[in-house]
Amino acid sequence: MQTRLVEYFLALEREGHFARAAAQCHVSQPTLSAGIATLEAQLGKRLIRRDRKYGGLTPEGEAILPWARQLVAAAEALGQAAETARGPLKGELRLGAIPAAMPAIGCLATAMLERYPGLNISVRALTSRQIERELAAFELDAGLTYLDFEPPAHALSVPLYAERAMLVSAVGGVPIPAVIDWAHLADLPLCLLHQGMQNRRILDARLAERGLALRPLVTADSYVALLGLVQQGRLCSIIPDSHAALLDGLRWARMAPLPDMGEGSRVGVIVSDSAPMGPLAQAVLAVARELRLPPGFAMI
Amino acid sequence: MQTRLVEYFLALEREGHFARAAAQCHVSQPTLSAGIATLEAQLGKRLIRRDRKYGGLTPEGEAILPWARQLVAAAEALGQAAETARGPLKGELRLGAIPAAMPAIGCLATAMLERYPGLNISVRALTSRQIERELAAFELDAGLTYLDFEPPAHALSVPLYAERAMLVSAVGGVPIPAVIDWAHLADLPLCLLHQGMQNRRILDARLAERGLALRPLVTADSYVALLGLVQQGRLCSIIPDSHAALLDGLRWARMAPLPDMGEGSRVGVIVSDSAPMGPLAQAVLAVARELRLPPGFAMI
DNA sequence: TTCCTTGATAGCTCTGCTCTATAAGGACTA
DNA sequence: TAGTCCTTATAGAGCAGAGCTATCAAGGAA
Repeated sequence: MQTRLVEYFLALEREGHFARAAAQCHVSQPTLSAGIATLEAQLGKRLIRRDRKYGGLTPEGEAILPWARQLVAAAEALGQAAETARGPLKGELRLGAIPAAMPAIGCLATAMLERYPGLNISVRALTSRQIERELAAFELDAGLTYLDFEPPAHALSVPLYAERAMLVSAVGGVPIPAVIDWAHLADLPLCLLHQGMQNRRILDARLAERGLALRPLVTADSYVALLGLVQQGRLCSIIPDSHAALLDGLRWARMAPLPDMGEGSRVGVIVSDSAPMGPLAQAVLAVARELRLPPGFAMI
Repeated sequence: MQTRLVEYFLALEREGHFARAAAQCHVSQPTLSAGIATLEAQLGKRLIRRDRKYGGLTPEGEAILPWARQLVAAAEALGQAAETARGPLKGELRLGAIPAAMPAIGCLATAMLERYPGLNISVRALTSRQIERELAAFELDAGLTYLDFEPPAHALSVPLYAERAMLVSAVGGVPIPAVIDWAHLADLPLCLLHQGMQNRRILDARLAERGLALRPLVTADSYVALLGLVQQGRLCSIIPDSHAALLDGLRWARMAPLPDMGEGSRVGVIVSDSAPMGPLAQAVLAVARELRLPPGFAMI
């Protein structure tokens, strides 16, 4: 069994296209074609449906997919483990983070770089579900996400901070009451994340517990968009305090913490719990455990 | 990365001898030597200490060992998954069982054979620790062991039956009291398993809770040896009721159940919990869940 | 029809895994 | 000390197969 051929298979599954998959593997298209054919011959089953065009995986292809991923991940980890048995960590660390946790990724990545100078880090913004899926598919080494809402299975975690929601408005714009009451929120002209997004779902769930529902005038898919809206002065918004920390000292913005919403917004690092743990995952967990976040992040 | 080379490495680690490892891999000794050299070159590290003789693994070799095992296991599972995506399960199912559970292995193996006629089954008697270790090293597909005493981590289990201890004696030999009291046991001329063996440890622990200690006249390492001793008439012994069921109808033996020792002697099937689960492990769990043991095994 | 996209095929090169045969370093024995 | 055995490394030949470029075949779109 050649790991290379399995990589071809995985690339083809990702790309759904022979030529593009070949490019991703840095080989020619005929080489990838032949590789897939060889793999199919070795396993004695057709893995890819195709007649003039890529047509998805066969049931057999679907069946071996998780094992193919594990095989390639193990091969990569084997190389990592050999390289780093002694001496510094090297290679690429693939991090995924939910948008709400993006401000904290800076601390984590910086700490990793400081501790392991040989490292390259790649950060991607993902939904919590994507993080879970890619961790399981070994396409991510660690994730930064909520630990308590829909927590992923088969994962080890280290909590980093507790997120609190902040009400933010523009100076001279929508006035923010001195003491914010839950009932107040429904009356404010709000812009929020789209309903499908996890941060919004959490906020809605919290309010639903109190029999309230928000009806934002505008919804968007990023905090930057929300801040842009707030800056105009007609709307206010609710954003995580981690983002608020980024805006510290901003002239045009005013913000105030929402009343405590109780437990359950812990944000932390998670890695896949598949035994044995790779050196990268171990390193991330170790660094996360010692990480001291700057003021602005509520400690746990 | 060639799976073959990693298999050479694992074989060498098992055998501690180049020529024997080569034989186990069905290749010549120089081939295995060259294979190890190639692997070391590819990883850029020396994996095996050697100067004229095999001298164990280097730290780097130790570091990659778990990943090497995972790699080979994934490769094998990939083949399995492809072969059995549809159609019957094939190949070798490697089962391990503690001696006390050996009588039940017959039911499990038979049920597996009935359900999956293409299967070959290999059964080995192991200690509970060996089962745990070999499951983690992917050298065993499933184990039959105690679920409650020192339960292995990273394992999924299906309970099969609850074990009870039986006092056994020869007809005309040591008389067995009609009602067995705990205190009686210490006075009987007993032969038992060695102190290190898990079944014995459990029995001792149970008695220690009641402030009692057994002082057997003879200790042995197998139930067959114990039965041979009991048959002579001078001694009696304590064996699991699962073994007693095997002796059902035996002319020379008499047996009586010990007073209930409470919970905690559940015996069941365990498989490694590493995601994703192999088709063999899935099949064993499924069969174990539906398995109906014959009378003589206490249901749970 | 003609063109374009997409995957398969042909023919070649070249790496590298495999074998047999043999060398070389230690350990043990006479 | 010389001989013998055991163990691993080396050398050279053979061959499988993974890679490339160039080209073909089958659909779909203009």
